Amino acid sequence: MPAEKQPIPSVWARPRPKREQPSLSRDRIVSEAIQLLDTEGTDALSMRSLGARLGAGATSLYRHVANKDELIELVVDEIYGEVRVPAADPARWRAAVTESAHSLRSMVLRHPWVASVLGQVGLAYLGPNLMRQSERMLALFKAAGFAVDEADQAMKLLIAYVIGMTTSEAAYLSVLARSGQNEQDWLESLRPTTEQALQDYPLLRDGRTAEQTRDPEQIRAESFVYGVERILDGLETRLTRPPAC
Amino acid sequence: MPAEKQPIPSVWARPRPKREQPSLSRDRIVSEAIQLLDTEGTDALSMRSLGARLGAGATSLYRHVANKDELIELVVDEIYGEVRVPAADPARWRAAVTESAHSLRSMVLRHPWVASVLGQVGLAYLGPNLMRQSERMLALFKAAGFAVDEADQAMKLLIAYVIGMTTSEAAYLSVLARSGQNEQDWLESLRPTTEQALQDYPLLRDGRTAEQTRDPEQIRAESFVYGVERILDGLETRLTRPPAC
DNA sequence: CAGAGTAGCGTACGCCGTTCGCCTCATGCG
DNA sequence: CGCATGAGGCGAACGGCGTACGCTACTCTG
Repeated sequence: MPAEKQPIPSVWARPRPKREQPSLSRDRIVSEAIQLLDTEGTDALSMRSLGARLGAGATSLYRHVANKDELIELVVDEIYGEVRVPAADPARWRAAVTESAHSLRSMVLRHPWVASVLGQVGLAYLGPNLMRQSERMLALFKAAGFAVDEADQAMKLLIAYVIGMTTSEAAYLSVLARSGQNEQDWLESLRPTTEQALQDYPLLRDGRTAEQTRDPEQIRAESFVYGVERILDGLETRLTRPPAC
Repeated sequence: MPAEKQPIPSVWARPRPKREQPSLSRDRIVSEAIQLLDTEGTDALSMRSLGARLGAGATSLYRHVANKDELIELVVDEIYGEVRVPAADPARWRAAVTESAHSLRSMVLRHPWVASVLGQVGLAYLGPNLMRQSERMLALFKAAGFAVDEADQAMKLLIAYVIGMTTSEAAYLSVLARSGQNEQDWLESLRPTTEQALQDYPLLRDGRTAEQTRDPEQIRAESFVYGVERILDGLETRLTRPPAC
């Protein structure tokens, strides 16, 4: 609760009810930013609103963070730390990679605003969490039997897929959320538009109508695992056949 | 050349040197926006600057476009039209898919700002170009022998990978471009920072130092095709083995 | 030639990120 | 014990943003 503005109210009343909170710090700023993004979405994150939430002025944040872009970089790296990558184990590398993929996916879906924020900073290239997770994931592929170079390419493949798939999912869910409606109702209300748009594209249309009766979230989850499986299959051929060429 | 502002200069001078350009239109707006983005980057696109380029006021644009988000949707769909997807041909589906993937990649690299803009609109879900290309790509997978549902999943897999990989590439290149330096020099100037960041991560470090002497663009291209190949391999196992399960 | 409709524009509003100079206060040193 | 120092915090202000609104001026219809 920041002091309400009154025109000089009894000047002698102790002028320092500060330190209610542990004051500002980079960590507090970053985690409050994440909470703000989670609850109110991308547009709601402004230096002013964030400052207000912390019981501080907007400009105070600049003592701990160079600018908004840097703040976002920190935020991205922070949530990247939520991903769980299992320890390397040659016997079950497929399971371990699958687990990582799912963990990354649910992280993105937990924080759907990353989709809109990732383009501004790329991945936070040198953030400690990102590096730690990359190292662990690289270890997974090395344990599976890939040489360093190829393990690196395999990891890039997997991450690109998961990020590509889930950010698109997250963007879709963000639009849905902004509509304020149930997914079922929302799709229903768009039905005429989509049907008209689809009418010249029989293949697309068939695909949609086939899906029509099923739970959309389940379809998304299945599509996701389908992709992961195919990638793992594709990688596996490189391990079983001798990796020449 | 919009008329310069002078305080009432001979009011009788013909007050309508308009129509130098074919006036405003949605198409002209969209294509000028793309050109602006290509030459000056994401931040340079404002309704005012775009209007100025078209010899018009900022608010005039709103006669043709509901708001900036809609403009961006149109822009994204427009550049999506640049992608080339070959006609379906069962005999060479791998080649056709590979071609599409490369075409999509070079489109993104030609317009690196899509990375920062995609998060705001998702993919322009119902844009005509996006639908047309999706239909064509779906046909590719159907021709390869996939059922509609699976063809849809296969397409999502490929697109998610290509988009994920190339937008990250594009974001990297944007940062590089903003630095104003040669890639070689830029990396060199960041060397101390990256080396310190990498020191606790031996696997990552080994990967980087191995790459150090090679042309970065070539590495990126190779990583990209590696991923495409693995995805195609993974998909192929579903065609050769009977697609049970 | 009257009327209606539309493209274009100037102004203004509220919000944004960020800079600057000031104030306050805890700290360490003589 | 007293004081200088430096850092954290803040209010005001700047320039720029997207966009709502109401006016003008043109073109086209009947």
